[in-house]
Amino acid sequence: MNLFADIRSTVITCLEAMTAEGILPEGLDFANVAVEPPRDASHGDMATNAAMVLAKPAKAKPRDIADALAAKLAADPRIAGVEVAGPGFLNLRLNANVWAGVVKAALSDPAFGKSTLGADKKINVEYVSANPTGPLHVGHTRGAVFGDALASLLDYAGYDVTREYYINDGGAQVDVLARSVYLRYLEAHGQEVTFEDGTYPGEYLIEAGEALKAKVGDAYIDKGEQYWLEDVREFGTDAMMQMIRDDLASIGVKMDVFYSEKSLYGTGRIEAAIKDLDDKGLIYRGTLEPPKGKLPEDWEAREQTLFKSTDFGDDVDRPIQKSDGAWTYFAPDIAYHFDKVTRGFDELIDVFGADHGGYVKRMKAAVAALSGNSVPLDIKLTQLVKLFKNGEPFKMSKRAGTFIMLRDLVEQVGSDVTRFHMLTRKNDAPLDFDFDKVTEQSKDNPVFYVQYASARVHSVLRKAAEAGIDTSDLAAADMALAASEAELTLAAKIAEWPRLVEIAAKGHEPHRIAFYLYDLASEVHALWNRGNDDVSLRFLQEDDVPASQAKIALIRAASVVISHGLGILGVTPAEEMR
RNA sequence: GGACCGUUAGCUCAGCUGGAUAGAGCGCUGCCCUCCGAAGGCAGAGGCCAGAGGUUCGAAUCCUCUACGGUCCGCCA
Repeated sequence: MNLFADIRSTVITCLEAMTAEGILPEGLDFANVAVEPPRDASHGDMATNAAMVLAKPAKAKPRDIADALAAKLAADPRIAGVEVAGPGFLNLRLNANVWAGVVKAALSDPAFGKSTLGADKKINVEYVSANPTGPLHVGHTRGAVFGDALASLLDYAGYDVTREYYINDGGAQVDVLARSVYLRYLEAHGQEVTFEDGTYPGEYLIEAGEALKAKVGDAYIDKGEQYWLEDVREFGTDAMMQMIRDDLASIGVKMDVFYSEKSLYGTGRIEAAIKDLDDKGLIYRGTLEPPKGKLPEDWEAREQTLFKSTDFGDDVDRPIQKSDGAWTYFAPDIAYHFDKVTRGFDELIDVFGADHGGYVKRMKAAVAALSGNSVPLDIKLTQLVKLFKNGEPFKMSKRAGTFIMLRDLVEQVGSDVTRFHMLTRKNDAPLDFDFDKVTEQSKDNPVFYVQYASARVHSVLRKAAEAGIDTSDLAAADMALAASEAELTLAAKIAEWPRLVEIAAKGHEPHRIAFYLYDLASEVHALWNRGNDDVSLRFLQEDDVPASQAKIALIRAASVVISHGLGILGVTPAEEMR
């Protein structure tokens, strides 16, 4: 149940009646009529802009429409009062029993907050997609957490979600990986090796080298690349992907599909995708203009095969074949997205690091061309994570061995803290991550603050049990016994949850969930604190079981919503603090 | 030279896609906490929403230009 949507449809019904009565002209568009929580509590529980939006097309004064609409709305049993305010806003006050209904719904309806917005549409969320050449580091972590929370959010909002990882196992970097594994293999056989430029010196390959030795013995020693490269490439890629899967699992990310770039080669899939574009007249041979400004030193004009991405908003056409006829990386990317389209997804989302910002336009152009503009592609960029220790910037250096890996984060601060904190910022804003502050148990730490609210509610439930108060059917409580202004404020915040889910899902912005949870937790704490001064606001009322049950029902509803929200973020709700 | 992202309180950031007097935390100032729910609570000060134009009943939000910061810029993956 979405209270705001319910009231909005009531407003629309009233407007339609006004049209029928001739108060409003025929054919008005009500799409922009909104029912929202007011910014200022003194403006009541909800506000609608209907009169102002419609004044111009209806050629009427906002006040006149507002007065007529107010009279109709006042007849609704849920609405306790209607006022015309400001330039023509209608402020609505709701009956207390409406809030009681919200609390009961949150307690008894497991789908409270879930939405049908997605209408079961198939949506593909591609994220992480790190090269299979090593373990995941901090930068990947943000993309992993963001993409995963976004996928969960869309699932909650009624989409049929597929979580997908694209394995870049088709390019030169996996050859580099193979040679590096080979060196570790020689090392495992007791040879002295040196890691020159163009190889990966990371120690994480030692294990792979030993595993290779265990598998093939000395078969590859003193042999040329042609004997072992292909096999070691596959062996190394598999080992790295296993490592990456373990990393992802440690932070609660589980993909539905791992899609191999290599599987596109030699199978005609790239050719098929390019042919689709060619059939649409979007492929041609040509020469690109040199880039403006600083000219690369070895620049020279060359004819190559180009995709006419400028037809779809890109700045220049993009090469899909090198001058020697080999595919550029862009060609398999096109084929991969073509495959997503042909698999029947209604919408696509790619989550990239900010350094890939330059590829957004060409990918969108490709998907628009391949799908005939029928499949929207949204690309979300995650900005850098700036690490701190004790407030001091922490510089990462591969050479000094201070490069922070995902597993370091999980070991030091845990999955829950990492995930929540990474979602306390918009994806396109840089994020500060302080190892010490994120684990601090204080009000200043949003992770702790939200968890503490959840724990407090469970603490009350435990105390209620000790006092012999039955809390097995809180939805049946008489909510009139928890209807003070302070208590209704919390109920109103709970009522915003379903609406917030839809806003966050529409915008592909999971951080809104984290901010909402903070606000909701804040209301829980505020109510708790008021119990210090005002005994009537305490959750456990001595010798008054029905009142206790009503008050517990209220905060229990809040904790249920916190659980739902944390679930979307992939964070385990706390039942007690330690 | 160009593209993309950003610019909101001293600091770190929200701002529900165009609504009412722009919010939160930290920091700051003041008050409260011997006990029954203080790993604190309440209140206050603090803003030309980077700047300038434009769109309209109405702009932090949309458009144009400018300034500053970040990312990126022919076959690299």
